[in-house]
Amino acid sequence: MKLPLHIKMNEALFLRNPDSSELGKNILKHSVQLIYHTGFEAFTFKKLAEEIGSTEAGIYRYFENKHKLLLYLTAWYWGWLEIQISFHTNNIKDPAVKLRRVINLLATAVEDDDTSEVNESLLHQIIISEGSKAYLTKQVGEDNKQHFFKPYKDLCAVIGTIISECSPKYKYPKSLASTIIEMAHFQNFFMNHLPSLTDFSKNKEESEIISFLNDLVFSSLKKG
Amino acid sequence: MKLPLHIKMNEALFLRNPDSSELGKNILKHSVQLIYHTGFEAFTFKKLAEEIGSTEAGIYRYFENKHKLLLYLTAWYWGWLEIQISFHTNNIKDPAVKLRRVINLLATAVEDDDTSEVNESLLHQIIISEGSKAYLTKQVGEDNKQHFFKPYKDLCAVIGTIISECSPKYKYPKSLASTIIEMAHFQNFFMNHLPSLTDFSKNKEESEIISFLNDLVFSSLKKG
DNA sequence: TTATTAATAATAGCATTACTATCATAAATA
DNA sequence: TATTTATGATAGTAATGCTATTATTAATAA
Repeated sequence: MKLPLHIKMNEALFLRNPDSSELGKNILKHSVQLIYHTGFEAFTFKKLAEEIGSTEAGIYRYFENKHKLLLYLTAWYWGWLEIQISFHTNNIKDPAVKLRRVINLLATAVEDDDTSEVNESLLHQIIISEGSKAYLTKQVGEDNKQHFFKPYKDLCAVIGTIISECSPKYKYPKSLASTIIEMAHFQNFFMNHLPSLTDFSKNKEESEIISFLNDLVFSSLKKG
Repeated sequence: MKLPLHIKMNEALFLRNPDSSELGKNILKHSVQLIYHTGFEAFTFKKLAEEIGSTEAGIYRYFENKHKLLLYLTAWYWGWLEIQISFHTNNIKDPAVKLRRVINLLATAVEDDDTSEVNESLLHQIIISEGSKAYLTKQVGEDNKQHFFKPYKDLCAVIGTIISECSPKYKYPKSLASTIIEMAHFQNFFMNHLPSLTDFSKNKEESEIISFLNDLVFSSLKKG
């Protein structure tokens, strides 16, 4: 399923728009692959340039540093995910059904549609392993002032709204929303790397994470 | 309240035991302060050495690199927290009361008791901002093989057991345990830096996080 | 006591990282 | 045709992440 896909990015995230040139698109494409393979700590612009067949200085014309690039990729992902969600819940009336659908989208490994230069399924893995490093820094405040986390907040607001539709009296819609977003990823990471922190040990099925999250969310909402 | 405090550390975390010398203790003490102030990314052994009045090479005799030092500090914290928990829930019969106590300890800023060279309240802040970077790496697998995450897993197991005592039929005790541990920290971070991801915006009170976590946990357990 | 070991400080050095700057060339546009 | 614009090629610099060597001092053993 393809969507008319163009995510409007915050211009302060880049020096030159990576969407506007071949080199820029290559930077996006190969950075996803390289971060996926090496991890964000070992990822450098030099290695990326070698991968692309360009130069370090070339990459720096697009992104100030690798942190900005990570912010770009995560912002792109949250924007993309919000579109997915609005598409997949568009015609649904029942907010509880909507919410289940959202949990599914959050916790399911995306298949890659080829509508952009970004490999969404690799990017999903990057979000799981590296996503929180985008905000767990000393510069959160400044980055936030520049609205770099807006797509994440918007997504959280959308999910919070659905939660409130399900259960208007529930007191923590936004915290519950950020909890299921984070836990969709962390439980996945734990399942694959530190399985004793979860109850999904053997089979490594995303469906179990989904069941856990559904149980968590709908017991919270049933009472209120 | 002081506890007979000596946390047994995994010997593979260090080259020389930092607990065995003045320099070692200084490394622990000042690394907590410096990581707290500069953030883990900008933290270097050079800066730490300057802070202590020792040399870079001197630090390297104790810790292979800053990642190992972070692993040491996080492991120490989880070990310390498990002791706090076992002390504060020791005489309690009712597992639900126990669980509330645990949530309080997880989400409450610790006051520093001076039983060790580590400032626990700063360390608590470090765990909030930097803790997940200890495992969100490409080397999780190897680090896990060397049992560097054992204190975290043990804590999670303890909490999981209390959850199961509350509600023997509940299917996800360990995932719920890791969820409340992570969310005690993430919701705190969000509250302070990205408040729109939470429902605690204005007052910045830990008590609200505690209420949220209690609600989350006990609605999940009520049903089963 | 002296001899020996162990821990540290002082210093140097090296490969990599994280950039910035300059210049030449090719492609796109005016 | 002239000129702007993007890229490639190359250099260079300060900081980081280490390792190695030597001298000095403190603790311990003979």
